[in-house]
Amino acid sequence: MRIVFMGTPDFAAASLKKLLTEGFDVVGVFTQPDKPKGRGMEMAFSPVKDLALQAGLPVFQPEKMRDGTALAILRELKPDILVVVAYGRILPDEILALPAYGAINVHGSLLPKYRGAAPIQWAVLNGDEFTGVSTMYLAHDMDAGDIIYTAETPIGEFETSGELFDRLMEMGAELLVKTLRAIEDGSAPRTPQDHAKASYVKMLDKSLCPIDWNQSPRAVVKQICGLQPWPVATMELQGAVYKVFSAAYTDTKTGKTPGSLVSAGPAGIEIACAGGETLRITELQAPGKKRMPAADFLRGHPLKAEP
RNA sequence: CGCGGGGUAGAGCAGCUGGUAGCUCGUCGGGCUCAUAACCCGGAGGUCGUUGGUUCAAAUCCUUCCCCCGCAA
Repeated sequence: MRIVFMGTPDFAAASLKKLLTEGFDVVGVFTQPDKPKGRGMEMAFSPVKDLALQAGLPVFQPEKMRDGTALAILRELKPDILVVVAYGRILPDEILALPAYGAINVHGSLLPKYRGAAPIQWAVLNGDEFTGVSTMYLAHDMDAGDIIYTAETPIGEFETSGELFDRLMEMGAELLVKTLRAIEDGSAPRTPQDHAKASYVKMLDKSLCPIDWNQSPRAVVKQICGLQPWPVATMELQGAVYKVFSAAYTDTKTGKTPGSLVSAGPAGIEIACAGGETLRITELQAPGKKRMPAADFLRGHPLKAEP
């Protein structure tokens, strides 16, 4: 089965890598055009491009999907199926219709829950107990295609989006392999989504970062974990904005208003939350500094609890 | 050349309008205490990221390179 792979970031590269090691016949790879990135604005290849080049696969980076060039390339490649993983482009219907087996996709949630751009992070942010990955056929509407397989996994109490991302990336790659094998031998199921139960999530942005202490400690922990490794939850403390990387629960009770500094010591910086509960910040980062344990931070920045 | 912050004892910071380095914690030794992440006394530990320069004198001013971090993408 001739496969054309389309993807861009790490999440996609994991799937491509799995396809290659499992011996699938990948005949071409599409990825987003190179862009200047990072400090110094140096040109950087996408993880998928790096991998494809290493494997000696032909790489295509069309600027536009709808001007016909992409379609022409695909006609040339004659794929039997399209595997699209976090490509970052909407594919026109005529491209989806080209391969005999259509186009399939790996999505980082248990569809129809969390359609959209940041399903993994939102599962953490919302404090879900479990999440998973799904494979589906691509349809005209975003993430609305028929489901093929799903796989579940629990979310750890202090698991960050980044950690969960890494796990789901591998799960997704394995589910993709299972899906392709099933499609090849004709045993793949095809279950329409229950659109009434669908939910959509938006991309993360910095407006989500400031911690609202007027919520439960667990909600704050989920905010801290969900926003890692990007864009990272923040808190304001005596005039400066700090990134907050980890926190621990306490059994302290306080009468102070949410957001108040309750105590600061080797164990961390304790802040009042809703309902008289508190949360201890254990790792943070000051502006222009690197992240460090709260105890280290306090050595150079003595804090006194407010009366 | 996208913008900006920073590299000073094991850790975190101050010093940076130039004159041989200071604070908190840790560490080592001693003391006190029923006891303590307690307290008291004393000690060790730094080529001040790297290169070159200005100067009587540089951590402090200028320069080369390396590394870290934030923003922006």
